[in-house]
Amino acid sequence: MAAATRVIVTHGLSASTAMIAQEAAISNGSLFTYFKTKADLFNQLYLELKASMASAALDGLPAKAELREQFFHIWSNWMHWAVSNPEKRRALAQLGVSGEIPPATRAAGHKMMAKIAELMERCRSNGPMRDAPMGFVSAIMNSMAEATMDFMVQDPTNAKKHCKVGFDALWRVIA
Amino acid sequence: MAAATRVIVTHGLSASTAMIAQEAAISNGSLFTYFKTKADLFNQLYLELKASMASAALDGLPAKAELREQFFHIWSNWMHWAVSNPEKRRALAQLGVSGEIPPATRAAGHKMMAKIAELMERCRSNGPMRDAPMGFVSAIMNSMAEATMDFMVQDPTNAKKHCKVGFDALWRVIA
Amino acid sequence: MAAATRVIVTHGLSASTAMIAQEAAISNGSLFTYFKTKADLFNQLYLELKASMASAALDGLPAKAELREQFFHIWSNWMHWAVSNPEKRRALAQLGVSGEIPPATRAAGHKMMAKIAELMERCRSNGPMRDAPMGFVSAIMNSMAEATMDFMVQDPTNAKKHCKVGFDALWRVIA
Amino acid sequence: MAAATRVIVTHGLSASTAMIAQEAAISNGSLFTYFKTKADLFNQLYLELKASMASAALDGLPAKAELREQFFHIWSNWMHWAVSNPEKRRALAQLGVSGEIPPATRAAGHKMMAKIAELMERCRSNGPMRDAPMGFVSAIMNSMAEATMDFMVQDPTNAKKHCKVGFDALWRVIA
DNA sequence: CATGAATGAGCGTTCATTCAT
DNA sequence: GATGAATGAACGCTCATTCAT
Repeated sequence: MAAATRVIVTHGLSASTAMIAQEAAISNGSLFTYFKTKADLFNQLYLELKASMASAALDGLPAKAELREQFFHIWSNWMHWAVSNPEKRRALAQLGVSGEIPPATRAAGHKMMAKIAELMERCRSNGPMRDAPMGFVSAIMNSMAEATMDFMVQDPTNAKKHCKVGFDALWRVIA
Repeated sequence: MAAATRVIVTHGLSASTAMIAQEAAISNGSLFTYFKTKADLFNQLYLELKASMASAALDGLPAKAELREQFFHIWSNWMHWAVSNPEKRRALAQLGVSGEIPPATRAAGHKMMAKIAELMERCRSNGPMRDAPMGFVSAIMNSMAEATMDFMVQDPTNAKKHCKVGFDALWRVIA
Repeated sequence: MAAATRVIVTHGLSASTAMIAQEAAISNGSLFTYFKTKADLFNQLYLELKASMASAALDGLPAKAELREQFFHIWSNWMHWAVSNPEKRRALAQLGVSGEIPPATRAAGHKMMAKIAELMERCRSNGPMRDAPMGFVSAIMNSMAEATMDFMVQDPTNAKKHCKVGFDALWRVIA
Repeated sequence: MAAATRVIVTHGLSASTAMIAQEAAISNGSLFTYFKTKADLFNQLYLELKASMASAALDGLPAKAELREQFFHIWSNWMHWAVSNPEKRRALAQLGVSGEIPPATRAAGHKMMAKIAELMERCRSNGPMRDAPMGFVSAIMNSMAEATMDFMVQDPTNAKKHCKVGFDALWRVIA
């Protein structure tokens, strides 16, 4: 899966199974010992990456702190994961926008983010978007996160600043 | 190109040139009279769609109105274009996230949005993101636009409301 | 199709499409210009061979002669076709016993033999097998034909004799 | 081998060794402890099935009865075996028509039928086919047997009748 | 002897692109 | 310029067979 991650980053989702196998230093056929199909590999990888991201985001959550602080903790973890795992992040992004991941897998992926989504729900419950559909807010949060990550990666010197700017923008949107 | 748009929407970017040719009611070979390669077709299509979007957004811009009003006018046009041209929008989205469009083409695409970007720049010049890199703000605007479009398409009855909610959120972010 | 016939004879139905293409002196890919799938090629070939066989068998049928004479005429033509076209015959036999030919195609093949089957029906209508199911008699006729062909091919000097012996045996069975 | 029989019936000769191993509840690799190659398995299975068939056919042969009666006894046993062991019969048929069984194995298989062949020889020694090559008559007998079996299986209610009809037809051919 | 992961050649099929007509 | 048959490399995937454990 690490090999697949690397190959997806460099060659996109059209990377051949042969390339992935080579990167993993196994034979073409062996890949199919571990994953029934290429789609299966992508699905499992998607879930693994999503899980990695979610678990990183929730790490050390100060359960008793204020909402804003909790949310910033998650946001900060999230951004940090993205910056520390640029390949995972890019592979996950590619998988996410592709048509390769079926709704069932997406749903399973979202479940991993449930805790985060729930926190976001609470944050916006009194804010200006309290009546917008949850998916709407979620999409905006994700895309602001993506944008923030991009700029933290592009300009690592000011990463911390970008992280804060992104969060503040998000907070203005929802809370 | 209209044929390509339709085919991309239904079959993704992996649609074969043969399918596109058929949809366009021309022969396999003729497609390559107009476009040197498949990538070339995609590039030209990307630019055409981007141009269509940009020109729609700028249509009837009230040059003398207040900034916020001008910006909302553009936003509103933009959302309207997306809702009225769902195929163009989806094809453009697919092209945008794929790795098929090289930076040069992307840059050319951005140029078409220059007027809009410029307006956005003016809007944020006194706002909380006045110091953030332009690309950062741009990315956030784009992703909020995408999210807003999605919800307008999904729930057309409240399209106008979603349009406004999206804009207000964006305004909170930048201005 | 001639190439496929030859390759099937020498390598069986597991012959690769690449081999068939090579034998036909076309490229791997071109084969799929003419036949959508390997199975399609086999189906079309089956029908062509069956048609060739049926038309050969019915050639010059003396419509006004006695039943036995008409039937022998067909039988004789049939055997002659098999001996003159050993490859077609063997390919057809292989296709016939394989699971590759679906019932629909088989039915279409049988239709081509309808005239022959009808004549056989009339021959047996007063004979000892008049009450046996038609398929039963058909199967026996076919297998006796196969056996006769084999021996005509193996011992061509006495081909004519074997042809007659086979026919007489069949006549004893049904009439 | 019983597993192989079952798998061949349901999946044809292209069944994978993995499937056969699974059906036999052994590991992939163990199969090759018992059989050097897949072809070897098929050869041994062919012989085993042929032996089963031959021994069933000869069971309880009334050595002192009239020729016709002896022959009918064998025929009857043979048909009964086929009806009682449809899987064995179908697997044997598949192996027989495939190109997988080399002449040497076929010869060994025929040897098991020697006793039956010998009896048939005696039956036809004064009949109309007394001068035909032995193989010719053999082939006809086999194919009539196959046809008879098919109809006994398809229409089990009249199995006994079909058995007799088939035998009478064969007797008319050879004796 | 039993295991099952690993192998890699081979399969049927697709498709962007070419080019003779 | 338009055509569409031809191309052949590349793909995802299978499977008989091997071999370290």
